[in-house]
Amino acid sequence: MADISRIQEVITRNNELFEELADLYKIFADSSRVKILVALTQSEMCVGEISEFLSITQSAVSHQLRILKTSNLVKCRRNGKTIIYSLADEHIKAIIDCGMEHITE
Amino acid sequence: MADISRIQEVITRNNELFEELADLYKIFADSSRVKILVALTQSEMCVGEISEFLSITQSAVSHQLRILKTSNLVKCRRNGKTIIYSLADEHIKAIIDCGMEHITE
DNA sequence: TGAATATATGAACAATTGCTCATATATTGA
DNA sequence: TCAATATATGAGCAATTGTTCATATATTCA
Repeated sequence: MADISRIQEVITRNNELFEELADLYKIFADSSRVKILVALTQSEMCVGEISEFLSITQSAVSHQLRILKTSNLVKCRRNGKTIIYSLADEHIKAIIDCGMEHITE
Repeated sequence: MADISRIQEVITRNNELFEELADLYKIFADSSRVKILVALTQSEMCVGEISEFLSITQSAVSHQLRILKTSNLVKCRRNGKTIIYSLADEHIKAIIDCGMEHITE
């Protein structure tokens, strides 16, 4: 039997950390964003290319990319008229793989 | 330069898998549920104990536990008047650790 | 059996969210 | 400079969600 009140205290003390953790998962909690992130694990892509394989408008993709950029999951660079998006760091693939492992167990 | 259209095809073909993946993350995308899951990585607990350290009612905890149970993330057993919840499998801790690593990088 | 305790459930509501539509901004090339 | 192309942004809306309140169900013990 573990010391429940000690566990409760740890959770309470690190409250903000878990809020932040939930916020991170919130970003992965939408299938459009997941598909964008999965695609970007394979290659960088411009908005139009992403728009193509998701059945949503260019505007919707832009909105989602903004969310991903604001939370530092993707970065982008301009190349002429197009803007090319790529993953911001390596953790993202790890998080996806981790969830995938649970699904396909 | 990677073959974008091949990537797009893979995403489209496995569409349902990514919907399922997003649904998994949806469960982690709420701070109450995250705190419950984190607490349960340390020890099994009854509803009242969980209610104690989250600043939400017993009813809200029950509702969240039902979501966690329906998605097979927790299991429970009755012990007299109380019902004791625990994690359903080991993947859950892995998923939390994975997200945590990103936060605390 | 009936009161007390623990948990679950349903309705209702406010808040959040992801999309579309219309439009703005930025870049290129004629 | 102006049309064409690519992307971003803001308003508005329907759908989803997490909570509370009231109440139902289940178990124990006197």
